[in-house]
Amino acid sequence: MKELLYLKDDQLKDLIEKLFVGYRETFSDSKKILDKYSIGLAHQKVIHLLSMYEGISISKLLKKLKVTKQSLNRVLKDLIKLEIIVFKKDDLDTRIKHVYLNEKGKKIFEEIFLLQKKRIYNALLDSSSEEVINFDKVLKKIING
Amino acid sequence: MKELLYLKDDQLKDLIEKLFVGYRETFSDSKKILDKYSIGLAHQKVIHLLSMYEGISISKLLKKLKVTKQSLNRVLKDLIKLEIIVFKKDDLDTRIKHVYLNEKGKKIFEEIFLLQKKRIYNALLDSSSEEVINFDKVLKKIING
DNA sequence: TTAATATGTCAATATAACTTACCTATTATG
DNA sequence: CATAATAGGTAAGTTATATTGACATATTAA
Repeated sequence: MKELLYLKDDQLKDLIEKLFVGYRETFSDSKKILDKYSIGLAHQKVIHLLSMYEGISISKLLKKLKVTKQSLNRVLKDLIKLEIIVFKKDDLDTRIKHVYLNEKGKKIFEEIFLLQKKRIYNALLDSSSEEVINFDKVLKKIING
Repeated sequence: MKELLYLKDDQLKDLIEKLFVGYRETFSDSKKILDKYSIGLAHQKVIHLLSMYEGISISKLLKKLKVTKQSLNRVLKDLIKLEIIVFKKDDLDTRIKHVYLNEKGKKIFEEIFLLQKKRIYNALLDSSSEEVINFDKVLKKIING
């Protein structure tokens, strides 16, 4: 945008609203499945991260989620009750706990993800690869800003 | 993306995580100002919409926020106590209430927005106008999907 | 030996939302 | 005109998610 003299507030406001709506819709499409297993948005996010980062440690989960460990622990306890996660101590540093989805957990994730990804999938399918690359680029810049 | 054979789940997962992080960071940058006025994220969202859609009706606010009116009313009552919003009945249909930020409200919004927009502003400034246009395009498709 | 790290837990509180139910005005429609 | 639909409000209770602060244990690093 260097070639533009200035960015108008209206455009920024509009993008901020869209970021909110895009997030909200993307994370509500799978609500029916979450209800089926009596879990919520917080659980969905943890399951999502566990599927992306298999064996992630508790502290790394906390950093990604930006919540307190008390908050994360509530969610993890629910997932243990649901019998969908397992822990494994680190071989070298036994303080560290690695968290994994077990087979049941992976199946539940797929159920959730099947609904959740549709929205993104269709949007990308309807876009050129350049548009997708640029979308990703700008989103990255927003995150790292 | 029609030219690609398929979209990989890993890419979709990554985008979903980024959408979450982008939203969260964008709506947490202004936390200090919100604390100053003892309000929260819900209030910020309402103030944001009021600044975008001056005189928006209650029902349209509800549709944009996708919350119940009980939930919205709690927020509006806080904003009334803060003395930053005013209502005006519709001239033709007096059932309809239009909501506005008053001068104090507009100033508080600007305080919030000044912090909040930095992240987006810098990201866009660091991007080409084409990248920005494509970002907006794909985000729109995600929303309307 | 001591400090730092990784994790867990108790208790209390806050925020934002929900459900269910019922209410008043006002406007639209048969 | 009678009735239905719409716009908005409210009360009570509940749930989901998160917080703060304090404290505890085990392990590793300095």
